Amino acid sequence: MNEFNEKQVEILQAAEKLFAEEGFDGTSIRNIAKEANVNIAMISYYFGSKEKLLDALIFYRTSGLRIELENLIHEEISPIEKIYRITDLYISRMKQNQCVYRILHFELSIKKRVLDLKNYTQVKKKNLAFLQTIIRQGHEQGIFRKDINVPLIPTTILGTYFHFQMNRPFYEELLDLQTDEAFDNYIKTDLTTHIKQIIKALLVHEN
Amino acid sequence: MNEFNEKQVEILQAAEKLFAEEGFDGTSIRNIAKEANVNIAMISYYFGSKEKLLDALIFYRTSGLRIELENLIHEEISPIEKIYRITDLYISRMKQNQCVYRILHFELSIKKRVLDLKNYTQVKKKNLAFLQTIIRQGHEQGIFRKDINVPLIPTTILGTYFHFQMNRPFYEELLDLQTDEAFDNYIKTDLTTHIKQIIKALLVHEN
DNA sequence: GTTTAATTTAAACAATTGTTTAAATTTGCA
DNA sequence: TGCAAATTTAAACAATTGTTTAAATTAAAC
Repeated sequence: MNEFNEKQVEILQAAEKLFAEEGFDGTSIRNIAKEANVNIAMISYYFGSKEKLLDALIFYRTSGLRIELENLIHEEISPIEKIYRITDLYISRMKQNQCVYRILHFELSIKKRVLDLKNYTQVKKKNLAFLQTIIRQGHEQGIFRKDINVPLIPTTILGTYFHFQMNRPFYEELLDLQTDEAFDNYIKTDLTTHIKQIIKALLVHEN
Repeated sequence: MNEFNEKQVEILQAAEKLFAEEGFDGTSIRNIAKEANVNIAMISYYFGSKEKLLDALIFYRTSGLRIELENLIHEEISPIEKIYRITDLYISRMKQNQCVYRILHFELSIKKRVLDLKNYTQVKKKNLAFLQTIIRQGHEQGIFRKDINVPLIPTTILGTYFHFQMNRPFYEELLDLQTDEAFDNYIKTDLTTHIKQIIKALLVHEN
């Protein structure tokens, strides 16, 4: 269940686009088939059902993050630099895969949907363990605070980023970010600075 | 279009529950009618359509926040205390109306839905202006930093809170918060502390 | 008590939903 | 080339969707 052929990938990409734009329930398999230029029956043929297509999509898009994290572990930079790198990694990945994360964000909170999230949950847990390791390094070097609530750090990073993306129309008007370029640039500069400032304040001693 | 009669309120409450649980597209008007113990035709009769029912629900639930904010303006407490009070106000209101905010959060980001959000947007803008006033007070008293990105402060407060709520199943397991009571208590204590710590760090001088 | 308006009902509407079927076509392999 | 497997197709399936209709019931006004 690892690799997908060309046709399957086309279907996955079409589904990703439409699920993100219209929601899972708001998207029909006829729309997906049209977008991917395949017959409706191909979706059942390759994925079994619409729900299993969603599971496959989540697997397809969230499997990559783990590898990027592994690479970061072995780099020889200071703990605070590593944290900053994780922040950048988070933000760039969320941006790159914003469709599937938007879908995840919503479908996770829907009671009636039972998603296959083993992979996604595992990535999140590995990431927390990784964070814990870095923070311990910071403790040993005496530069990090002792009273750090580790699980809430990704909560704030992702939450701030998501909330900004989710309320895009509001911030577009408020901050005069009408073009895609201006909006993305604000994320890369102001929003990223804001988040890093928070992370530093939560981790490092005040004086 | 201000007041709703008993039957209308029953329909709104049923819709709120189901929209939050199953999503807007995942909920049928037959389910809403069943939940509210009314005939299906009553929804069109009172609200015109399913979409207009959603508009009415958002209006019904978001109109109250403005008044609570007005009250806070005239209290005689320090700027940082006011900010803390706003944080508490945000969190308690999000908790109290978590259904409609969950709906909003999702429907806002759906392209095909065109919601009537004038009221909601106005509340958010008033709130930002209010925040700006308080921060100016803090500047005059010399206790606040000069380089504060005001619009991103509510982003972080709401984003952190939302992300925690949205990923409830994950945090339930991770932090051993299986009961409603334990989960709510964690929000009231640890999560609120976490957010206030962030806000303080963003506003107040480091030394 | 009669009449008018507001509410509530069951039934029907056409359109769309996800999935399956069985036949047609293409592909890969001997 | 011939055969078997994989792919693709159009058609049909029953179920559900949001909305409307026109009749029935209730409430209010005179």
